[in-house]
Amino acid sequence: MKSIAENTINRLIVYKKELGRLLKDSVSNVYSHKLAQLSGFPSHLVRRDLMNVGYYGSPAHGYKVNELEKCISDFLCTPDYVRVILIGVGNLGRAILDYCNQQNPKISIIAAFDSDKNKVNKIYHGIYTFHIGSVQNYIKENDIKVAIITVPGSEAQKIASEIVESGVNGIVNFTPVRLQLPDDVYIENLDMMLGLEKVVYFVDGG
Amino acid sequence: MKSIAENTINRLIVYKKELGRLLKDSVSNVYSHKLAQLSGFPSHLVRRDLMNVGYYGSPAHGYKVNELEKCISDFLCTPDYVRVILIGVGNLGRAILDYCNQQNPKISIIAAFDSDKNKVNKIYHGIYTFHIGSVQNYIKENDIKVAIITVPGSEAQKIASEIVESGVNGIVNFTPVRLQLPDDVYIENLDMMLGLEKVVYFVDGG
DNA sequence: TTTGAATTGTGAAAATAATCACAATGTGAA
DNA sequence: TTCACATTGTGATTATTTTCACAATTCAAA
Repeated sequence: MKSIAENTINRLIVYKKELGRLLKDSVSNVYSHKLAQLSGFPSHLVRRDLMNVGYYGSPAHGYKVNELEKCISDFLCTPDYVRVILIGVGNLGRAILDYCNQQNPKISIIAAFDSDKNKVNKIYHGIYTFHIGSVQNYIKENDIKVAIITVPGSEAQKIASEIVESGVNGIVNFTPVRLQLPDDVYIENLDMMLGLEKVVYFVDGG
Repeated sequence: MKSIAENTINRLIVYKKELGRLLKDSVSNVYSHKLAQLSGFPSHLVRRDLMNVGYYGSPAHGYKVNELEKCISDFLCTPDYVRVILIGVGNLGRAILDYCNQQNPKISIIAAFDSDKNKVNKIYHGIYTFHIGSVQNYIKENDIKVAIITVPGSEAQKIASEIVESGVNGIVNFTPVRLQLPDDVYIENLDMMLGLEKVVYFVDGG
């Protein structure tokens, strides 16, 4: 498998989403310039990226929206169906439950976990909440590979270590803690404060 | 102002946070290797980054935690106090209100806005919620430059255009919509689904 | 059929970022 | 004082990413 830059992956995911939207609007063809405008990246970068995934358009009609969408999806090898769990059903966790399952039919949050007894056995946005104590068994029995962590920072490292031990090797980490985990675990840190600080930097400083 | 790569800024923000934590633990000195381990970046990159901000440690004692923290803060020129508003008081908006104001004393969310009359005039996590109709005036009167958008995707573009027109030039966009705005507006897109898709890619695809 | 306009695909160049390797520095022990 | 050690700071190198520039392609219209 040829190695593709992380930035390229980011952009492909954005293209894919925009293509999905075009598809919904029954747009059948799109030019690199249009895709560039929609995604916010320059058009030559769009073309370069599409080269990487191996899709070829035509100079006359640009790219076929449905084919390209399919092609990027295949490339990202979003498999038929990925099952994900969410740990920590606070405000943020519930927001994610609400949001995620309406966005991508191929990636589903299939269970939630929390330590609060008032939340356990409840259903939030269609997802059943189990007690955190059962998470390791759940991961093993259902062969879960990806988890979203939205617990308080103080608990993040402990839980992360446990789920990795049980077989998880991809984590979306919404806590402000930098998790210390084996190198083969892919961690995507989505600390919201970081995004805000960056904006403040580029607005005031730069 | 010399131009610093966005990636460097990202890392600096992470260092700053880890330094803050060390400071709390009364650690007075830190070596690049330690900072590397905490932040997850290689140590030579840490040293290179610190070169960029112009802080110099000593081979014997590494870096002084308090000085370095101060130096990075100054470099990021997080000014004395930045006032930010949040638009859209749903699950996600409330989670952010809860989370942000306890993280960085120099950046505060000072007001929230929503169109739902049941939320207007309420206080969530200490922040007063105004009706969305008043947001343009509020921005002008209080000279707001940065906003967090957590409204439904369908409303995002309209609101973004309005607030930019009123003077905002930095946006943290939590909606899945790619906002079309003038080039001088800095936009940080934090689409949560994107993070999840990325993890799925790197876990399953390789 | 030929021309013209728009767009793609891509080699090559430029710009940017990350890594390496090591001299310089300071410290503590002998 | 001298030596050994660990660490910093940085020039040089390597690798990666982005941009440029233009030939090749396709179609519609004359």
